[in-house]
Amino acid sequence: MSEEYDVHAMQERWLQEWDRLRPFATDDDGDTRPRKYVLDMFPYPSGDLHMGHAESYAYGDVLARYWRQQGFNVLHPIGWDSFGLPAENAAIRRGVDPAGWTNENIEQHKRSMRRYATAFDWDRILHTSDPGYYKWNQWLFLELFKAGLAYRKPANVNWCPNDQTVLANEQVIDGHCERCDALVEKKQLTQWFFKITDYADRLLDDLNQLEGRWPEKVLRMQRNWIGRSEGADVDFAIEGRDEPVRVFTTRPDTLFGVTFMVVAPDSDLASELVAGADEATQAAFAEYLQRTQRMTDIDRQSTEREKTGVPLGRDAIHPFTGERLAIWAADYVLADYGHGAVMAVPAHDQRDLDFARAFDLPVKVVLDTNAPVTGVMPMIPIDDDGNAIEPESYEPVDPAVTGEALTGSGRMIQSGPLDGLSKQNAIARAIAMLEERGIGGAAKTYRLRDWLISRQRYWGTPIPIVHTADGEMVPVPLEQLPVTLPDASGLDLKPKGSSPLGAATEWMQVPSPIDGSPAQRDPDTMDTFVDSSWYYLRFLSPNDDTKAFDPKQAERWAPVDRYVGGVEHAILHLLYARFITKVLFDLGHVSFTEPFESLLNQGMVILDGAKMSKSKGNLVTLSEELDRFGVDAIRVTMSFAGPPEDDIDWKDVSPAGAQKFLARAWRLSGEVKAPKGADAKGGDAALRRETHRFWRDAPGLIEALKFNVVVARLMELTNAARKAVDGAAGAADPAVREAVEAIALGLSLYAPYTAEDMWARLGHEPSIANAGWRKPDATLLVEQSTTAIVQVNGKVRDRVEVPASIGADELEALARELPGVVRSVGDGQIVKAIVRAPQLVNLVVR
RNA sequence: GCCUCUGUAGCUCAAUGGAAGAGCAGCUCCGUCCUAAGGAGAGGGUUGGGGGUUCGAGUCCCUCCAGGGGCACCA
Repeated sequence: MSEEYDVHAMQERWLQEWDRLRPFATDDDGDTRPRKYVLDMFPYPSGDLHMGHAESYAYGDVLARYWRQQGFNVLHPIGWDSFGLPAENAAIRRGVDPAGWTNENIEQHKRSMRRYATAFDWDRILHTSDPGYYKWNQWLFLELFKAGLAYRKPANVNWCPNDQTVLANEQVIDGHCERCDALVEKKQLTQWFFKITDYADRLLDDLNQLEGRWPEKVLRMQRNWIGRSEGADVDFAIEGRDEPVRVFTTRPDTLFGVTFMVVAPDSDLASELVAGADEATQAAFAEYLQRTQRMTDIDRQSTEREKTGVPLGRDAIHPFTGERLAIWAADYVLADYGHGAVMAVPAHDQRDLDFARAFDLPVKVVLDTNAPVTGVMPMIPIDDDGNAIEPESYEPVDPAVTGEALTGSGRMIQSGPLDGLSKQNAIARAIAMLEERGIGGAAKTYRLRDWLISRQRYWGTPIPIVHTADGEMVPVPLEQLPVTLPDASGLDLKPKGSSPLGAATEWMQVPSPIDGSPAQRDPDTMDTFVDSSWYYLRFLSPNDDTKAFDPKQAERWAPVDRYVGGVEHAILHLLYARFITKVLFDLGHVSFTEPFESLLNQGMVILDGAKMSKSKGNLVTLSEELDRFGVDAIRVTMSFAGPPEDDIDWKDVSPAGAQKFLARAWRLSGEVKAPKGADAKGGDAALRRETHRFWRDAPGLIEALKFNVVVARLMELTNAARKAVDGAAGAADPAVREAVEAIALGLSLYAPYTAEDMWARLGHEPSIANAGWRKPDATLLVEQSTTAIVQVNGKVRDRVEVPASIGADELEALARELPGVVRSVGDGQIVKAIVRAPQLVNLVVR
């Protein structure tokens, strides 16, 4: 037999066939099959596909092809997230048109994806820089604007000095720009925001619905990011000021331990409070404020740093004791969290204690953490005889001396009405007291800030707002959308701190939609994360130019059943998409509140333990691997490397091994002698059992995302089929055909070319992608007899072949007679027998 | 520092509390003028360490060790 497994020839042949057959076009409305929406995160089209894409698309494809084989109508679309900086930077560096550059890259991507045999519906592609797409992005903006969820305000924002544009909080990683790693600065600018904080509670609480279907890690990251904390607001009267100052605290129980107050130096409040102070105080404050503003967030947030601050020369009044509390400004208090001011309880908060010790401020202990706490929620600690335990009976500790704040629980002391209460009870009591007096109450606050969506760059969706001469902001009417980008050719795209669109004078001037008077466009473009926050809906009717998406189609297909992509989007994209989905729900456009039912985060492809990067020179180039081993071997290698969420070290895997396996499987398809449709009954029983075990187990394994285990099972089945062909059964045994067809159908998820070719060699019509998986024959799966193991004191001493239906008593009697058992029991007494028929007997001997 | 997840053969992973297994790699043999493809076979384990619960622990509990991830002046 001179036949050779030539994957490249197969690729040539079947790629053309598939172009003709279009096996992955999604069927139309009349289709009554159950539906699945499998979505891969759409890529940014810069350069060609790389190893990471290959991994991610291999997994998405396994799922899409699996559901198709299970008889589902599968929607598996692809598009491009094609706005953003790389196109703009290429334009600046090489003078090319961003649109042309982007389109060329998209074409390259498309060719590569087709070659990679991804099962996408090629009639549904989209890209976000297409006016037909961003028109609806503008519609979305206006929906939020009209709902009061999009607004403009001056704010102290993150500024990337390299990209010369603002960044959302989510795009700042450890104080650096997520894109270019430059140190992020703070700048006071007027910007557009989406009011995501209005949705903080829902974004947090709805994560519970996703439990078990999203990776635990992502849920945790989102919870951290939203960062809800519950406590109380407290108003402190200020000497010589009408308005009180409100603070947020998670520890209202320690209210009587407040010994001073701290406000953020960069808050308006600080400047106002210091205004009446003497000259020296004002000068010191001014100097301190300047120092704070020069600092980056990363310096400011370092926990290692010594505490710094200046007094403001003003006092607050303790609402319950009437004590005077000095007010300080210190940079460990942040202007944009809570109310930008804290009540300092140095005895029970480490940060406050560090500050108090640095400036020799008083420390007052109000919660005795040494007090023994007995029973459930004790009001007063008691000893075994029911007598109250006096404070003298245990050692007092002074945080001012030890430098360690007392953060544990215990019972309240020196706290007037709270004395004797446990921490939990004191929190509740303190909140009640605040409410009675009308000076505060229970409150929540969040780490999440509003989403800054305007960008001072060219290659993005123009914000569809017109500014009239008298400063009004008017939405561009729907029928005038899209507001298309002006031609880039006349514009200087170099980052300079203001949007390049501002220089497109003709484009900027528009008549006001209200009265036609001269007005100006908004020169900013949108964060590209707006584009990707709803694209999953656009796929449902990508070519509809009358609406963003069709609610009927959304009803049919959405939400996405399985979303596949990298964990780097754990917060940004996924949080924004969840937010926008909830907004669309509230506005009546969709009937669900979560966009992605379940999420698969694939790991990274690394090399020798390190992230691959061009600069490190440890790059594995996808196209070279594909040329060497073929598409199928690379896809199998990716799938077989381990669980999809783990990283793949290319050093540890063997595309050559995958290729060998595929060749072995493929050769079998040429050796099968039994005719197509032959009844496998009466064929080799052992092989048939193996085949039907595969059909029994494979669906559960795929749905549990254990793609690698399924590949291992296909390898086993291939080995079993080979044995049968070479052994007693022979190539003419119909069980061999049954097994080889199972291998081909199993491989159709992983190795589309090889599987299609095997299918043809087995005499079937293309495409195997729609051939359908088989059901296991239950009668082949039940074992007639089984080997029971017999243990003595938990150690295996003998084994015996028994009918699968054997009863417990019979098995025990049999077990007691076995020679290995008799020998091992010896003179001992059998005191107990544990019988799990038909597999096991354990005799306990003393 | 705090919170989490994971430690099973050289590698990647399996094993409703009931016999520690598979695939790959490696090794030996067959085959071949040579090389490779191909075929056959055997080996490989303190389930990270220690303690506990149990008739029985890779699996449950405690503790230590190692690695990964997240958070880290958020009041």
